[in-house]
Amino acid sequence: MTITDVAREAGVSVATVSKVINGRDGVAPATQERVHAVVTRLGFVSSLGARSLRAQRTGVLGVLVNEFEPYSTEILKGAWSVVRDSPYELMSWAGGTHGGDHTGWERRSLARLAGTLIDGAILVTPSISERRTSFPLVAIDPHTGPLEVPSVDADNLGGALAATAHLVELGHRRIAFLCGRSDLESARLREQGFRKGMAAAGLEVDPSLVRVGDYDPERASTPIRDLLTLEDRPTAVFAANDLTAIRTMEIAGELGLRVPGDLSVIGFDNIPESALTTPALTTIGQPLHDIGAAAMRMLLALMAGEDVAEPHVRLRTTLVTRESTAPAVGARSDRLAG
Amino acid sequence: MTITDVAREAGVSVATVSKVINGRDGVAPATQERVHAVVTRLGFVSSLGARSLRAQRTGVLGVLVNEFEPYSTEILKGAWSVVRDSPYELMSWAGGTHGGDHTGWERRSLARLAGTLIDGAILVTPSISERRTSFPLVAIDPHTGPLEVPSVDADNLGGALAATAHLVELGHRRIAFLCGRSDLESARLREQGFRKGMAAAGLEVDPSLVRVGDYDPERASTPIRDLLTLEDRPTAVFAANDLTAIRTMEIAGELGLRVPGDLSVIGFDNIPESALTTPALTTIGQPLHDIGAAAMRMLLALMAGEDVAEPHVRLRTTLVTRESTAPAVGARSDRLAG
DNA sequence: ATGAAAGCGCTAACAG
DNA sequence: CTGTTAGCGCTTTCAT
Repeated sequence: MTITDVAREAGVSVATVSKVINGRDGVAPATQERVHAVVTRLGFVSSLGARSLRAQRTGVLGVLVNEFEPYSTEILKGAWSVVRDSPYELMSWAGGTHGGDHTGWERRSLARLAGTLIDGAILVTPSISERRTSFPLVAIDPHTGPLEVPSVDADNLGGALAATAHLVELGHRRIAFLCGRSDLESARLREQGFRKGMAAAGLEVDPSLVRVGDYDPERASTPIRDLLTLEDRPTAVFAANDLTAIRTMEIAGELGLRVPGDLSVIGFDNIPESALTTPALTTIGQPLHDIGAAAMRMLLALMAGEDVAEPHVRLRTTLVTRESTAPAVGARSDRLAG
Repeated sequence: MTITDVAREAGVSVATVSKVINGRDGVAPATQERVHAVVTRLGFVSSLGARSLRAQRTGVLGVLVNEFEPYSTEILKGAWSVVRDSPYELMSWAGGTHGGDHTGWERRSLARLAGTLIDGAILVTPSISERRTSFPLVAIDPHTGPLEVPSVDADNLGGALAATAHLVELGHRRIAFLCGRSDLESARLREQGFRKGMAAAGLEVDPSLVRVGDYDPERASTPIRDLLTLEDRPTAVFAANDLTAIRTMEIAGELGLRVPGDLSVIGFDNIPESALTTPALTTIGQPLHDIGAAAMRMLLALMAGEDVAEPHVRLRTTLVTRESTAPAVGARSDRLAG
């Protein structure tokens, strides 16, 4: 079912069909009718692949993610809520390489899709810098370092400070931190927030209590296990994202530690899943839906050729207190004594 | 950055570059080296649009949805969890037309993408029948009527029976049902389950308590409001999906009704959001992640040319009791009297 | 072992 | 107003 079929059926040339489909003028009303009728009858829809190759624009925007996991799909829903009221269509692409090395997935995905299939894109947690190009691009929670494209993120520093303060408030002193992906600015800021929060409370950070979890539950498993089997194990863990916080609770369970009785755990992100764990996870909430929506609004502005006045949008984070954090054992006396 | 750039840089023809990229043999090792080096240096990745036009296969599978909402993104995550360990890449496409009429979105999306961009697809809640074609296709929670493609769904009938029984158990007699999208088999089965459940309890279904919510919170608002402002309003509402159940709780709140004190509400799906409402929503859980995963496994089998032994997979549903349902006022005496 | 050339489905100049 | 023609970037015969 191609444009040629339609042309033959309607008794015109493919060029004429193309004009009718794309609403170009210079076609007799009668011919338009006839072609439209055939298009409808045959249910013809032009192939994105072919169209995109020839035409400059496709009317399709992309949300490019490393993987389809809770974080990125929340963003996707937010982006969709905005784009659905625009004339653009939306696709999402998971560019993470299979098992192997994830670095540069965004560049590969972009090379693959930009220019041909999509007219603009939102990059979710890109790990490497994109040169400013004419291709409309918005980054969400981007990499460390100077940024050349408009971006949206949450107040990672403030959120991490709040998380740390919450644990300190509960009387914890031996607090572990499970770092995120070192290539991401968010991970850097969350660690910085943790350290600042500890310093503000007059607490030293024990280097053995800081491990790298990479935001990834699988890669985080060993560091978590190491942390929880330490001779002098922490009474609280601040994991840089919910996925690794949840993994921490699982491993604690396997080791016979009760959360929050023996161990308090706090995460970051507030993905929907964090409310479903037992006990429900205390975490720092990022407005993921709003982040996706804000990024899409910026992208649409870019598409319209507008200059985005504020190229870097930062949204608020909030402490979401649930059940996975509790006063440290002997906390009250400690604090009174200290 | 095209294959021509690479060819020029490497001092060979585009044909040779193409062969090297695609691992075809008949290229001198030295030439391969040289081309690979240039490809890496320039970061060249072939354009999906162009490649798909010419080649028979792209190595990309698609999850085609009407919209990116909680239901479809849960499926997406499940599908991803399987495809990530396969050689295929994954894209997702939201085919819902903007505001207008949604019928036939799956056919349009398929026409747009199949054959060129993607090698196979999972259709999430397709509303119209697809003829069996050579194009690998798996449907999730499909339309009413005879099915020509492999499909995956949950035990909608059993789930609806359980939901109804739960409300009856709590002593409710005036139970309203908010129907789903009439074009979907799931909606038909859930209504059937409701009616069977009522009959089993010896309860009559009051026709004025059965309204159409279309699975859509916006379209459901008026029917819900009508239901809750009825002279003799129901003491419990069974909504055909969580999204409209949540909307029911919102509207109840606006009308000054307390849930579950004045009104019990039960949903269907157990999307993550249902645990986050206040009160948390009692619902029938579908294993959405597993459904997506099962569909992807079937699709991969199809891709491998295997005959799927069991072309229709049905997964279990479970009652998830949370806070939005409670005994009907005066229930105990009613039941004893009855 | 390599390259020239055809063509995938479509759009956009340009002729007629 | 309509059709012919030339590619978009790529893969694939088929010569060389």
